[in-house]
Amino acid sequence: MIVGLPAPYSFDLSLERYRTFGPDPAALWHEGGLHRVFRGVELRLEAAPHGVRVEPGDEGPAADVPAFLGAAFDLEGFRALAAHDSDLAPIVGALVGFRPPIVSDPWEALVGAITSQQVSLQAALAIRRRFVERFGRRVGLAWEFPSRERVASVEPEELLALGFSRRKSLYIEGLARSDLDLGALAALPDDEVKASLTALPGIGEWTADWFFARCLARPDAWPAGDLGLRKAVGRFLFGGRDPSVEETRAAGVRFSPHRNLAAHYLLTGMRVIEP
DNA sequence: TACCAGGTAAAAA
DNA sequence: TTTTTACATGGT
Repeated sequence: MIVGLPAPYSFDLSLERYRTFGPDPAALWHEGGLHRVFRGVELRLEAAPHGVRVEPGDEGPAADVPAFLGAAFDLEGFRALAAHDSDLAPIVGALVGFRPPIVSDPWEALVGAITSQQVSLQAALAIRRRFVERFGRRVGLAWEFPSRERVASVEPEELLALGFSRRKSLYIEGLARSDLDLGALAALPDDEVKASLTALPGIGEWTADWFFARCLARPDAWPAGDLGLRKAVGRFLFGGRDPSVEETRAAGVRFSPHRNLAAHYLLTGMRVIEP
């Protein structure tokens, strides 16, 4: 089956992060397509006219694909805003059809964010690989991300052995064993989501902000504390000088109400656009 | 070798 | 209350 997306749409640009950062067993690039497990079934996504081809196209698992592909984003509205912004316009012009992918599963999104705290993306991915292949389940070429239930029965020492810090091992165990209904967060307003998440050990403002941006696809999320976003804002908006967190926060105001897409375009521009 | 990298919370001041 | 420090790994 084909998942249609509004034009312009670029499959290669949209899923660029899964090629650039090296093999991720839970989102595996293979021979021009992306293999990922949805509801226990491996699907292959590949470019198709006006959208993305999904095989096998059974209705159940494939129903989650539009959300993964960021179908909820108002790309048209963002492009209209960016067209009148001298800093954003060239980035959007270079990334025509980019629509950020979304990790809809809140458990996977939060564990992924904790994994990425403080360390380089390369180091985080290496640890993530070991974690997925240790506690996940192989389905075809790809791996299903380890379930919350499985991880809840793991000892923190087993996570430590995979390369997580002692602290992060406790954070992940705490999250797995907490009684917070992660699936219910999507229906709550921002302040309640943030309060629920930051009440958990190991989830601070940065992690909550990326949860808004990459999991809930909240249109105006803007992780001003993120080092990568700060460097991107430094390059594209501050002429090469890295801004402070507060300067980064202030710089995002003019992109409202599309700050999430602005952040994604800036970050992808850092990787894709030649200096 | 030492230092930095998509932070966080606990200790110290 | 604000500032400093420890943390595990991968790359340079």
